[in-house]
Amino acid sequence: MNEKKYYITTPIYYSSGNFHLGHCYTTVICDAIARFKRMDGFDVFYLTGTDEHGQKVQQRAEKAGVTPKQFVDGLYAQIVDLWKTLDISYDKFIRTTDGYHEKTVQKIYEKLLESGDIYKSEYEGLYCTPCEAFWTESQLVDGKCPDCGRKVVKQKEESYFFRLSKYQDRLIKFYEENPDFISPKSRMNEMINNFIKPGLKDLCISRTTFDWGVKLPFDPKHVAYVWVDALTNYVTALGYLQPNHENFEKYWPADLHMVGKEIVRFHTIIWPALLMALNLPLPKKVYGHGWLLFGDDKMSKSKGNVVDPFFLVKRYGVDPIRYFLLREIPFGSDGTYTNEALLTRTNADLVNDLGNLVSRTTAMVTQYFGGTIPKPNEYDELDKELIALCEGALVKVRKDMDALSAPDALCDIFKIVQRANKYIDETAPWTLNKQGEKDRLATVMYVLCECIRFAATLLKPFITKTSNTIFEKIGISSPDNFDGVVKFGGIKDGTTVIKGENLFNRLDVDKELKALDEIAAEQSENKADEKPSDDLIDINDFAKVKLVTAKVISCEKVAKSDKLLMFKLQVGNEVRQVVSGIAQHYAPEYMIGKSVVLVKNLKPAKIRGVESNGMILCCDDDGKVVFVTPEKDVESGKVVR
RNA sequence: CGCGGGGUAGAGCAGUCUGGUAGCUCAUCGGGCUCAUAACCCGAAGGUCGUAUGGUUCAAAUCCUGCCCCCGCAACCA
Repeated sequence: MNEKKYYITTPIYYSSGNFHLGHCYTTVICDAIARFKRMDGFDVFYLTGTDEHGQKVQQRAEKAGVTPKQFVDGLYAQIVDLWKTLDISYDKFIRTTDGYHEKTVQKIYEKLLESGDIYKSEYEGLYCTPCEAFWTESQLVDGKCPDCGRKVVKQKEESYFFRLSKYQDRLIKFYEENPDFISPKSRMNEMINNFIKPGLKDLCISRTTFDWGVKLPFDPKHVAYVWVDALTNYVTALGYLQPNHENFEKYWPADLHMVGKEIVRFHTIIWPALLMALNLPLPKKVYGHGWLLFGDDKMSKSKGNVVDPFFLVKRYGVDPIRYFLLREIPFGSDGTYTNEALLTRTNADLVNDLGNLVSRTTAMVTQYFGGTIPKPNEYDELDKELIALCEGALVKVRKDMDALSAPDALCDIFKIVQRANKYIDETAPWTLNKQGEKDRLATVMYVLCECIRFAATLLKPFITKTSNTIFEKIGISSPDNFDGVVKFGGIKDGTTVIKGENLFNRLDVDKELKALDEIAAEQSENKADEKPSDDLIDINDFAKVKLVTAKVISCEKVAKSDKLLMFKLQVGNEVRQVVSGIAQHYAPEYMIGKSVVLVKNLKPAKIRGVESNGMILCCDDDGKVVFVTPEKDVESGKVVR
């Protein structure tokens, strides 16, 4: 076993929509870890990819009028471009539609069938025929299909099952023996209490309701369950069960599966059980990181509140974005993206501290020594303090990175930068220059350049481009390992610095925020323009809109909003919360008890943080808003058409 | 009582395991300096640590108890 190998994976991202900053977060963290490990002497294999099968992909493709393959090809091109933009240094990109992966998944199914871990049975569930989908009891809305509102029927379907229950005890034992397997620790309790304790049920691992997937070799009506297809990517990418399996021998088991907290379950229960069934060693760690929140909402594809990473990189550069993602989100828990946080973080750390340190140092070396880094003389106590800080940094940063905490690592590296800025004030080189103390001045300049070299070396895994630029400025080649940051004094005197342009340009926060708001407003306007015109529609189009009567149970103003009212509506035997922008036209008290007409199947939306499930019909009479009500009293929940 | 996370200065967070003068970053205010990108360095103001003026203790952000609020998960949905 090579102790110095490191196999790290991101989740494979589901190709059903655009990629957003949340994907970037996971991938950038893994990239920083991978780059750090490489520089720290490990033989690293960094895997990422896309999950391209499944019903949703098939549906999206249909909607877009292309084949599923064409659809995922388009997204693949996008994501590869995104990773290039973000300087992601993956060693391999796997697509679940890659031929070798599909073939291997089939082999895995055969193997599991042979070993008796798969059996054929019947899946019984609540089925909505028009939607061709199974639902669980808890997913039903009002006892009916959450998608179309129609009745569901109990239906049996022939399916293949994986004997997950068989591995329950072995899983518990494994967790006990490997307490760090699930990280952070809190997630371990969650898994045990929620899933293991109540007892594991066998897992249905085939589908017949769609066909965009890997066909089971022994029963081609069935396609592989997406999670079996997806999870196995971590071994198929290395060549498992394939002629060329060198990488598998070398890198498996994985050292780290980095995943979002929502899929910890799949990686800590199903995946280990599958590996046990295949007689393979288990990964060393699954880390469930927090989410990047946008305002108050999870940044997800389905909610549409996506910040476009391409746009941000184009406007601000890669490294501010990478730095923000790595620095701002606290270790293991959720963090929030706001434009303001990005801008102030960039200004405070990159522009003011790092950029300015490099700028003032190179300027002084240029001014006082004609651009040539001088030879240092004797170090005094102050110098020794900085030297100790620099020489101790790698150990600290390594510890931070072993704990997978990029924010702590960056914080520790920036201590050098901050201390160096202070050192300039303490030594006042301009005074030394005036007083002609060239010897002392030379030492100060040399110490500063060394501090910059240490910081830039340690920063390389995190903000590679900037690090390289700094090395150009101080006239030495960019290192690809940490050998040079063990001992102070690595720069040869006589090296030539280049002042050049600033590393980062100062951002005018107020101006930028305003600009970003304007851009966001423009985009939503463009979307609004796409809404249907007054063209004629047929009866089927109209039937898509489910209108029902509803009675107002309660109504109150939404906090911090002039226009919004929050309603609780009785709709048949269901209560709905709806937000409506009519506060300037109706008092909340007036609305209580009124009958209204509700668009029942409107997608839920969060307005000012309050969830709204539907829309109350109103007339717009030249700016005067009047709600629509039945002419006679009608019970709530009745269809309007 | 389903499970888990959280509620600490204007904002974002640390401190809670192992009680002992409440800390960091940003923003605000005052000062210093001029090498540098209105930056950098020093200092100040600002918190009854969700709540019960609850319990234990010489001492509670920290331990115990009740309550309130926010967020996530709840199995075939990635």
